[in-house]
Amino acid sequence: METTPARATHPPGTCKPDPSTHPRPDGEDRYTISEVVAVTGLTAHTLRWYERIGLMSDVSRSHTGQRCYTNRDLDWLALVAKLRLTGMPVADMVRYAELVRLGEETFDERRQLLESTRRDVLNRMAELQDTLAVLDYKIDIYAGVRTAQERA
Amino acid sequence: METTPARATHPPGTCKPDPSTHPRPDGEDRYTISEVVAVTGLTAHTLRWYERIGLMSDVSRSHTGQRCYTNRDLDWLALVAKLRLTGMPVADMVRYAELVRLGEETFDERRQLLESTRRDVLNRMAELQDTLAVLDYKIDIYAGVRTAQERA
DNA sequence: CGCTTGCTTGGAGTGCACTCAAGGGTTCTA
DNA sequence: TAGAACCCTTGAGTGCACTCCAAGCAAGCG
Repeated sequence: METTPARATHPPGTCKPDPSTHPRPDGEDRYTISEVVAVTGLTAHTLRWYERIGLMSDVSRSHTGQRCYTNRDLDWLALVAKLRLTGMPVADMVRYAELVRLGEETFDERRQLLESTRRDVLNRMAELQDTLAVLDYKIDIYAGVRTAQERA
Repeated sequence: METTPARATHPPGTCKPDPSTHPRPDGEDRYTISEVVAVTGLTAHTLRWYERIGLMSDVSRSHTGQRCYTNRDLDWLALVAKLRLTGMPVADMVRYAELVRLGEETFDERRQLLESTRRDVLNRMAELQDTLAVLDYKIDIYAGVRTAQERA
């Protein structure tokens, strides 16, 4: 299986010269796709797909054509993961990635995008708070029924 | 369009004898599908689909075969809406609906299901809180850049 | 040398949650 | 009596976010 979070072996010269112990030892380190899988929990399929759709730009390659992810890439993936769980559509994240590629000109648009996402997050949290109240109400009812049954 | 939240006219004898002003006037009231659309924001398609997959059970019909939703149905749909925004899969909600149909025997299982959902909600809220921190961090950076530009 | 492991590609397939189309029925209004 | 406004059904289609497949290359090992 490709999704196995394996300890990848590192043939010298392919991608990673330093077989470090922890993810992200820092410096100018490079990761194979399987290491990124292990760190992020994404599948290799998904990582390649992210690249194809423009959500990961410019992943560098080893001399044999294999992907070499950097710490910057991992940072980006971490941000993407956060944005994902706000429910932001992938297309919007691609747009954001595009803005990043376009450079400083787009700082304002990026900030607006993040602020709108921030509002979404707050809304969603409020909705969840509401839902929590409903759940607690229902759970209380069921718990009450059970204790009533136990008393009987 | 079918999704229009229209003031439906009520042919006498079809479904609803009392053309009330507000949604859910209470009592033993009956709603046409288009009224339920107006109240819930779901489409008629979705309502029929919910029924087909077993998420809405036993929606009664008028003598012409048209669906008559009751206040109980609206309550159920409100709960479903809440559960939906916890991210609970439809299949799980169908399971819950099934448990409700099975009667009192299933109180315990229902409570467990709701408690597990409650845990999911708390997790999700924590994740969102995390994400909010990241967003604020990034927004601050962009805001900082802008004010720096303004000073220049 | 052949085998295994891990990586590459483009394109096709999957699962979920709807969403719509086609064809038809009933009832009210003009 | 015609048309509008509703409603019904089955079955197919859509969009999103992956997910997988088949074929093939490169490196290391016995």
